[in-house]
Amino acid sequence: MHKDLVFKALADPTRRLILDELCERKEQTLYELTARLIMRHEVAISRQALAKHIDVLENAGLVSSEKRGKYRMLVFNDEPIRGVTDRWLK
Amino acid sequence: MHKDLVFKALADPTRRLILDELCERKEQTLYELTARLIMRHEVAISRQALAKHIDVLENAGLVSSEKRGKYRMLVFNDEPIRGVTDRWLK
DNA sequence: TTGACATGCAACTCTATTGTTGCGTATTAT
DNA sequence: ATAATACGCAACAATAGAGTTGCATGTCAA
Repeated sequence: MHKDLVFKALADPTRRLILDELCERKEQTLYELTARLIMRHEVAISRQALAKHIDVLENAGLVSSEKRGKYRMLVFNDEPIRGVTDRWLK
Repeated sequence: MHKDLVFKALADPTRRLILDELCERKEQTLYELTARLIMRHEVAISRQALAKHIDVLENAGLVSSEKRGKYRMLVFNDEPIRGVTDRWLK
């Protein structure tokens, strides 16, 4: 769980929106997420692009996914974020 | 003080090292900083590349610089970092 | 004033990142 | 079985990011 991946994952605004959305509704499929991002946050993006972002978030440990039938359920995990900035705060 | 700039600034490992160094010794010139990064952290980088990183950090509000004669004094500022991850932590 | 020093600026690579398109695969409902 | 659904994979284009090199500018000491 390298911090480098966490910081890189957080660097993109779309990925932060994804975290916002998954933080609010813990479990969503990729399709749900895509729809909600477009509707609620006016993000113009393809499902494939979203899938790439999910991969980045998953590599960083911020999202875990589980295959259920034809759906891919996405779950948010806040653990990697906890205390990442502590080194600079006394 | 857009959060986007803060996250982008933190995305690079060299910039995080710069913050580590400036967090420890609050005031340094660009030359000092370059020397210390090379010596203590084994960062192989040119002064010009460092200057670019400093610009990024300064745009994010994480570093402020003041020109004193021929030196550019660098000062770390932790304010933009405080609470950036709160939105995802309940 | 002259030279050394610290920094600024601009052009140029090189690579990573982001996004798209097109097609393929697996699952589910009819 | 077949069609619709949800997703995976690979190739490609466009852009941004990081780093280098070379030269210019401003400051200070001798």
